[in-house]
Amino acid sequence: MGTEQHPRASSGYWYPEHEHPTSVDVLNLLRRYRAAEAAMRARTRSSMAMGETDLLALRLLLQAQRRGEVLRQRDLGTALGIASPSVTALVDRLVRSGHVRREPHPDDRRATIVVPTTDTDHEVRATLGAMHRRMIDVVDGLDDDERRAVASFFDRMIAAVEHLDVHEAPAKATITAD
Amino acid sequence: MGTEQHPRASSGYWYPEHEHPTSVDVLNLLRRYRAAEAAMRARTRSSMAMGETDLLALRLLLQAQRRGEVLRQRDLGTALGIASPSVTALVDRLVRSGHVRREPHPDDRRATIVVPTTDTDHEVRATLGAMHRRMIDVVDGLDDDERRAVASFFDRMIAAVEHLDVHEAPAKATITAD
DNA sequence: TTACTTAGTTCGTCGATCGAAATATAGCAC
DNA sequence: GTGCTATATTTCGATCGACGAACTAAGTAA
Repeated sequence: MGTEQHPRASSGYWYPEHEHPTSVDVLNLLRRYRAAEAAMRARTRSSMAMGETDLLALRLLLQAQRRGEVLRQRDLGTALGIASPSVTALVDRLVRSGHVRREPHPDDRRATIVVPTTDTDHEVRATLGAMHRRMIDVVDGLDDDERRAVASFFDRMIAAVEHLDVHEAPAKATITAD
Repeated sequence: MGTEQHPRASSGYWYPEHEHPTSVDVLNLLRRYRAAEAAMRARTRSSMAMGETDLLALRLLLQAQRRGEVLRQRDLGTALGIASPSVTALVDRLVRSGHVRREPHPDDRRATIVVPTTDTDHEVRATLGAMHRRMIDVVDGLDDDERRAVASFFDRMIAAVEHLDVHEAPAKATITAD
């Protein structure tokens, strides 16, 4: 696809004052990315006429299918952080809309597994495929150093957010807490 | 390996196979970051006993306050993408919980502005302050090249996600009652 | 003035979640 | 085997947060 690989691609304003982005620029971009992603999810979910959780569930099911695994309702509930009655209702909705089927678990007769229909796979690919393609293009366009920088950035941001043990560094940083 | 990275790589597994992260590694880290952030928001929201939208509204109000601006209910509704009756209910909840006050708009007597209480500012800082400091430390710890790489990565990812045109109309959840 | 628009509220409803209790199966101890 | 406990799911009843429609009050334009 003709996705531009130039460093200055895309959307918007660069860093007006300086040649390099500042820390604040980076945090703002992170915020903007988060907002863009949330907006995208809102579009998808309204285009597929379903809620956030339903869409998330569908993604989990398709991923599992791709890995040759099956998910029980219980697994869905755990992964999504919702209680089992909510899973029942969730799967009811997805069955009603034709996105999944319920099937008996091969080994455990108490359990039902949830299987996405082939139509679902097509639909999700049609809806998200182009965007995923563009995202992958972006990542593939990074050179080794950039990829390392981005990976390490995320790794440390995850730690910061999860509040695993943190080596306390001098907290100079001005508060831009939003 | 000349690339002993940074003080601590924090959370977890590095790239098992290779010296450098692959594109897939980067996308996985992005996913993990997103999940970590969502989990954090869930913790905050339960620790402050409020829903996602309420928390988002509070953030907007505090940001506006810091910029010396005031928000009308209408502004909140627009920013949050909810209808005006929902804003009324939202502000009702926040007033009841003591997080905001309603005040008459200085110029437009139809409008009410919503002002966060000082306690709210303290509470949010107490809840999120440490985490924000850790995030800022991470960004401040990047050198120029890394910062540039991360910034450009986000800039292009935003473009990839926002990319307005939606080609294939999805098959509109046809009920394939299986 | 009259007519229209905008800000916010009230009301009734809907959809998605929850906890508690019911049902069926699984697995273990004896 | 019989019993006891744990697990997977469902049903029920309640709550919470959003919505549209209809309303009041205030600004705006003819």
